[in-house]
Amino acid sequence: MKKNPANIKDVSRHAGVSTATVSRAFSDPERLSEKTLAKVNASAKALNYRPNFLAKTFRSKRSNTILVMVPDLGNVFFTRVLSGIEQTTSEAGYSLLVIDTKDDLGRESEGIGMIISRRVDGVLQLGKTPIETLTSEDDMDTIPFVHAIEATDDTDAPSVTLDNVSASSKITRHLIGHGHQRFGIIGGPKDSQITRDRLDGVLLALDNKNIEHSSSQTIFTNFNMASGQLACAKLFENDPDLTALICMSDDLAIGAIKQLKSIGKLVPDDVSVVGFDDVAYSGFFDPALTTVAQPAELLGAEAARMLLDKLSGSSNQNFRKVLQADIVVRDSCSQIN
Amino acid sequence: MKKNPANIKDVSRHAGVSTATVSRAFSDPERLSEKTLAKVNASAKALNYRPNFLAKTFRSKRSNTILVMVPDLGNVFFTRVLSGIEQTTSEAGYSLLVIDTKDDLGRESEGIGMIISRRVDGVLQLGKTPIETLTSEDDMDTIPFVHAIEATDDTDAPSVTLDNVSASSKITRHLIGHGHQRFGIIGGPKDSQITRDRLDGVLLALDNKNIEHSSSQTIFTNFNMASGQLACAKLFENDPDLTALICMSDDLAIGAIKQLKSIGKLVPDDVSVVGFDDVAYSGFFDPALTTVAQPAELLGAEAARMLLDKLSGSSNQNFRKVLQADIVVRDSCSQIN
DNA sequence: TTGTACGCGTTATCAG
DNA sequence: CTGATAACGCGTACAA
Repeated sequence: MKKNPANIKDVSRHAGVSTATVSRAFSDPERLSEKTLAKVNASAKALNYRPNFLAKTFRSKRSNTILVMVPDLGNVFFTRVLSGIEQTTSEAGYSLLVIDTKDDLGRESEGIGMIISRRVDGVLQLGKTPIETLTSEDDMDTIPFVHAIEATDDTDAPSVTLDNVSASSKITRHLIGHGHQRFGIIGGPKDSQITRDRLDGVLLALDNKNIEHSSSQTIFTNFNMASGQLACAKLFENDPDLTALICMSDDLAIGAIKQLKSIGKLVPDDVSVVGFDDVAYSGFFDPALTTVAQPAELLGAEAARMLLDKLSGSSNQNFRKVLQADIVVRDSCSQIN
Repeated sequence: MKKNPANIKDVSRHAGVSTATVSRAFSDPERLSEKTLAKVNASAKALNYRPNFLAKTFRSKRSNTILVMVPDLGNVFFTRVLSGIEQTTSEAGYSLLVIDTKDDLGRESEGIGMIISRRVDGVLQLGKTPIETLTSEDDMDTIPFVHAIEATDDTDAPSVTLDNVSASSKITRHLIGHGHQRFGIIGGPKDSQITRDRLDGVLLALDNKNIEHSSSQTIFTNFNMASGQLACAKLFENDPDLTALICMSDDLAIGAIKQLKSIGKLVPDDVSVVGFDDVAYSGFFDPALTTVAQPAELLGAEAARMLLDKLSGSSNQNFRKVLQADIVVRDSCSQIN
């Protein structure tokens, strides 16, 4: 025997005013006399009234909800970004609808379906698929969309990304500064914009110092530890004399170091290793990892902010925001003799 | 100049049928003649019609949405659980509203507010606060609620938890089997049910073999690496002759090992260390960590399944489901001489 | 400052 | 099998 939550009419009756007045008491309190406002509030409290969000949303065609498409909820980096998003959107009164796309087009399309069926106010894409490929309709440019993390260069959507090129140049120069001349590279998937950018950055720094690098000294794989271990093995088969290893994620680096240890190489004495991300574990790993600190939460927050701005109409420019990353120097690199 | 999405009336006009028929075409296709069904579908496609979820939800008072309260979106374990939840709920056609409570009562209460304002169909609590303390109203037992991970023993809510007592007994016995007699314990927060249960498990196993343990050999702290490091330092100040360390999370263990290394102790030769969670990094850590594998995704999936069952009315029992955990043996423990 | 009355898009009820 | 119509709870002209 559960009774329904009180609705606006119940309150209006209880307070002896019209429903319109009750409505205004919540949406535009200023416009009521103090007296009636107090009356309404009292009644509302007495009846434990909470405006029916569903009805409001239905009426106003705005759900105050943002859809976040996350490629992998099991991946720390993405959830750090998600955390940043949650913080800024919740402050602005928006709720988060979260789907785990697994980078699967089918699931992403379902997500896009929600835009219209659930009247989601905006979309934050953390995966790589550009919105253009997800929706053929012309309403594409009508739905506020921000691409975070991995926007491809040729998408029109506003985006927030890391300056991967300069970050990887920077850490490469760090290694060069230690005297290294013979580099191995373990990259992410070849078709990932992130991988491409980071590779560009490394190559740029290398070229700049006329350091040679052959394509057999680079391996593309997936962003996880097991892959890093495997890739490292291959790399040292190809060229046993590598002295520096640039890994495009900390996970990759951690896997690689495991492999190095298993073939008797000392890190950093025999080979220096760097990563990307500054995962929480990096500092506690042995050796502590020198890496690029990705401002994941900030990235999420910025993306959310950008979307919020679009929603409030204060900016309808399609910005691309590029965040800089710092390198954090720990113990996985040493001077070459 | 954007036109509104087509609505049910547009379709009904286009197809030359009533709105009711269009509605049925989507909700109960069986009951239409093949011919009309085809006609409606054609019109729907032509107009790119998608039922307005908001209206449906409003009309039916059910949002097909589940609220998940996560204590910390930045914590891998919780997001693994979240991932498990997402998988099973999305299959069932539910969406996820996610809030990051930071274990803060204020934010949790806001969440509870959504139950009524957003007509959320059910709530999954991953944090420790029991629903009872969040809502004083009598509608408490009317809203489907499942407590995951850290249900306190005295809550009435249905819950899914790990059998922390037996898991920690098991790993303690593993250590005892290696001949250890002198144990240090690094626990989580003292007021956490998880900590209590795991402590009970350890003590149980110890008592069983008449192994002595003093309270100065236990330290309570927070579940992170830095705390583990600190706690380990204190523990060895109290008793330098500890040969085994039981840490109630892998993070704690990783921090502790860092400390051990820094004071010149070898792991596992001088002291054996075990953790809890089986974080992805555990296997790649040096030494690879012997630990209790928490079935995080499964835990999420089970909790979601339980909630779904309540929602569909197929079970209104308040079950408490307890999952067993396996220990995974790696290289951080050794036989004592 | 406040009230009246209509409509948002859908589903359920009741006829036909 | 299908159609007409009344809700659902709220915001918002428009009027008073």
